[in-house]
Amino acid sequence: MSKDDNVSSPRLTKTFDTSVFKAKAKIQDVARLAEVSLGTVSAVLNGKGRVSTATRDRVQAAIVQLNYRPDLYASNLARRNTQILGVIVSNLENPFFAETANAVEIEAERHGFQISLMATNFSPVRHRSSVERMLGARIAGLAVLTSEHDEQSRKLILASGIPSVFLDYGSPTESSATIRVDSGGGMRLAVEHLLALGHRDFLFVRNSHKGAGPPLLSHRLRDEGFAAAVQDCNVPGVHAHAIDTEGPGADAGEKAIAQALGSIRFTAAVAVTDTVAMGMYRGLQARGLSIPKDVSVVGFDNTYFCRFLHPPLTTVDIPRTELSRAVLAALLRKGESCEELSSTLATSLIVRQSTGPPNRQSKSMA
Amino acid sequence: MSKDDNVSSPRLTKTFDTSVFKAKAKIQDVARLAEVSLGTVSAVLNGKGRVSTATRDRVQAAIVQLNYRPDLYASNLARRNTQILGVIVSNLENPFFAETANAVEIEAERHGFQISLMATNFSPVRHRSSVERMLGARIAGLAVLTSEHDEQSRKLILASGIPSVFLDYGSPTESSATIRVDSGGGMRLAVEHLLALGHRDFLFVRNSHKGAGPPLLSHRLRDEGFAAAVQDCNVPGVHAHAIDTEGPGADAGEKAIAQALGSIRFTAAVAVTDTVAMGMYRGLQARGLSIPKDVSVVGFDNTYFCRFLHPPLTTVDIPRTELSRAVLAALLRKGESCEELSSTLATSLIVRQSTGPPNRQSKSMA
DNA sequence: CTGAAAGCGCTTACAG
DNA sequence: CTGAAAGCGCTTACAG
Repeated sequence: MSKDDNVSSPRLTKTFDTSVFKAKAKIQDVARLAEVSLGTVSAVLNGKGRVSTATRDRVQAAIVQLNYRPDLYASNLARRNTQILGVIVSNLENPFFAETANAVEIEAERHGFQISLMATNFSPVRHRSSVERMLGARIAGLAVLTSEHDEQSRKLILASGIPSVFLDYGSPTESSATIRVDSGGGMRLAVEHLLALGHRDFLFVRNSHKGAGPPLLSHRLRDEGFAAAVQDCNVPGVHAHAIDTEGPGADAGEKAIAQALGSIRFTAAVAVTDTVAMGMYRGLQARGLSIPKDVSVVGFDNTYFCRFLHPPLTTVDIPRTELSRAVLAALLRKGESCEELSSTLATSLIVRQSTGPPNRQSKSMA
Repeated sequence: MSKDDNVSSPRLTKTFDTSVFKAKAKIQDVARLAEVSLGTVSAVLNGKGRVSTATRDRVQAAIVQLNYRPDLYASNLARRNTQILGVIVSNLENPFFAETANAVEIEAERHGFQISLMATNFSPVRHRSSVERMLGARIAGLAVLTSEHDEQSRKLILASGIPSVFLDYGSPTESSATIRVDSGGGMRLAVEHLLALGHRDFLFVRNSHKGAGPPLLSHRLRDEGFAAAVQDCNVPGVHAHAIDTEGPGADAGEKAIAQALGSIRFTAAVAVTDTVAMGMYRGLQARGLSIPKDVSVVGFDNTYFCRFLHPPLTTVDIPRTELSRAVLAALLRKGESCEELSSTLATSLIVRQSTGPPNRQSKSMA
């Protein structure tokens, strides 16, 4: 490069005024300004190869001066891979998913990965298109942390061969791990807690989403867990009813109570999620019933708002941190097999003030 | 193309078994299988140009057979633009942001755009890096719908020249619009409602996030709106105190009540957000105080859970649908100037059961 | 430690 | 209506 080159071109001179300079600087511009080759700029950008300190400084100065930012599409195309992990959840408005997505993002950041987040809103169509978009985006790994699942989508993911992890769905394959939550165990703890308090008449409330296809997998697991716990308890005189209502969680919970009161005999109500439980609170309290005096209520998920309900909600906790760690481990996969990376997370019962001994005179009794 | 070409190569034959075929099909493969050129495949992919029905069908069949999905990075690089809108919010765990992001996504989908969503968690550092990532991703437009703001980041966005929209921050420029929410008006409605009920002693509760830098802009607007409403009301004997606590909304609200009770005289409490109000519920109810008998409570945002609290929360509504429409209009910008695309959204008061006449004997009075 | 060249998988004029 | 060619902005061997 001749010495004449350090006379800046008119174009480069303009870059000092970023408010006027619109055209994005590219790696060429940086190389020219720093008087090095493309490869060298790329090396300092990616921290690879040996570059002398002096050169590095010059390049960095040029980057700052030009306000240069590598083009995501060009670099990912050239690199043939990304540092992006895909995360698909059902519904960001549900605190459980928001909290989980957040935990995964923080965990991913620790490993130098970014997150691309999509929500299906429980729609099978959006579930499918989310998967397709993720696959087209050449993500480094994909976590499907949804309540609903789709065998077709799973096939696409497995066929792509990228590392993937499913929540409560499928079995480990060569490229895919499955993290399970011990919903059954959690339900068992809830039922045992209520039995110990003296309850014998149970209501289980589950909700479904319109247009969401088959019942949500996570809900089915909880449903079955509840039924099994009641069945196995070996306590005489136990009765349980299940009710299924449609709509967003809280609305469904309220509706379920309206339906159940007067027709079903219960002193304890178990909800499939905290949000459903919140709606049940409303249904009960709007009718002058007291929790836990008239009805004990148990939720599921231990979302942040449980502590702030009145009374604070007894619920089953899903360990967020362990979950996000397990997801990252499965996606980043350092040597272990998917078999080894699959696991079942233990749940625990958080007892707060929404559960207490039954009141046989309760107005809730049919 | 010679007729011999319809003898599939061994590679193409394997593609029938997607569970074994790992290498991603590329546009070349589709062209070869359909016996057309690259350009033709691209044309049917993007719905551009005229392609005969027969050819189109052949191409489509090949796409299905090969399970072909265009590479996002290659196509965006070649296209020189994306169909992706960036959305930055503060915190997905806050229902207001989750609901807003959702509304924007649905609106964007209607216009054929996808959303890339990032959360700052109120951290100035993450705010900045989110902006940089978005800019590197060549998004078609950027919506900054955060509570916190950063002048440096705004400069970067303006310098990039991409269409952008800010919530409650800055003034319209050539490339950037500003959507405002009439927080002051909402606060005025809340105060007038409480005054009409007979309240004279007010508490205002605001929260801040640790490590979040300066007070959140939206909170300041609400704060000032409250102060102005009280100041301007022309009712004698009105007193108002403001309290600022740190932490996530609900925790902060609970803490604020603990601090205020016994030291501040109030019969009505106004929260900067619904989440803070939820914490105040807990603070009051845990101490045996009744809402609204002892204290009336008003929230802000009208998030979905307000209806399910006990009692249902009176709150200020921010029109989500109008907000998401305004955001999309500003980003997609069909001819209008940013000046025209900037607006102030009216708020309204949703009166529920958390507000009522004051009780002069209340235990909440210091 | 540095530079020139090939290639990532598409899209888009352009010429037919 | 279709094909061949250039180019998007990077990264990565490769040769020096």
